[in-house]
Amino acid sequence: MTRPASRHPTELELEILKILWREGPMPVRGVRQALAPSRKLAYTSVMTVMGIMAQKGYLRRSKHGTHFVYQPAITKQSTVRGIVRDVVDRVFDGSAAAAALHLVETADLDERELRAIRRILEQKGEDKP
Amino acid sequence: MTRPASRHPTELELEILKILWREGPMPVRGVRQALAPSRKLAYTSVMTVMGIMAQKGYLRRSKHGTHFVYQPAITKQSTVRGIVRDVVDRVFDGSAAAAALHLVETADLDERELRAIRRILEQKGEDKP
DNA sequence: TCGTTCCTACTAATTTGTTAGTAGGATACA
DNA sequence: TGTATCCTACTAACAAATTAGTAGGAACGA
Repeated sequence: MTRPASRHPTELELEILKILWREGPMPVRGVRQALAPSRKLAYTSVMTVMGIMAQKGYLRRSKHGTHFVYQPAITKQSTVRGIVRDVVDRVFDGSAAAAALHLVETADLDERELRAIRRILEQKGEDKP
Repeated sequence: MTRPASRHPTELELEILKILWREGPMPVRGVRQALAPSRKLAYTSVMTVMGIMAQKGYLRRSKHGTHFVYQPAITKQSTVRGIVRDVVDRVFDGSAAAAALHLVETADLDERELRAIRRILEQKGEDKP
């Protein structure tokens, strides 16, 4: 009857997760600083969001002296996979092939990138002859 | 200071757009029927959403006798491109190549799909030797 | 013509997501 | 020891998103 919670981290939540994946466990202050170049938020705003993320199970936190240190409770791999699968389902009716095609057709890829993708395709082809 | 509107059609809005892209202009009743197998909504709920979509510029509507007929005002191409670009930016830091790699690595593609992607890659390679 | 049906417009309830303020405890330094 | 600083917890505000109800008009059939 009402609005369901997002199945994946929201935009700001993903920003915060990326910071913690990249730079390791950190207190709110550190996350706020890392966020600052692209997004100037009040300290309490960042704290609120990170508190919600801990509730949702995205983060774990432990007391260090006077303040909390936060760390990711979910992996980058599983998170990215979840988000991508969701888009593939919603936009490409579940066809990962259609999504991949769209990307290589639309994107402006250079030679090095094209080779990397071909290499993976070869491996995939060998897996199941 | 507050939550900004989504830059792309929301989940339900995308469902509705996909129906109209696939089946052509339609009144609310038709959209509701097409939606029904996966999502049972009150007539007024569908109407509310489609009214909002018209306000947002996603749909156009014209009076046919007593009721309105709705049609997409944005193309499938541009919509899909926008959604995909957004995910590529947010999740893969703007690298379409990383996104494509992720897809072919993660997805379970069959021989036919692999060939289709290789073919596109060949064409891409030829474009810029 | 009168009731039933169907459609629209308007209103509303409720949760999520985003941003921030206030109160109060702990800490550190002069 | 007192005062300024820093951190947390709690509260709040508000738009967006989702779902639906009510009122009222048009139309159609008996």
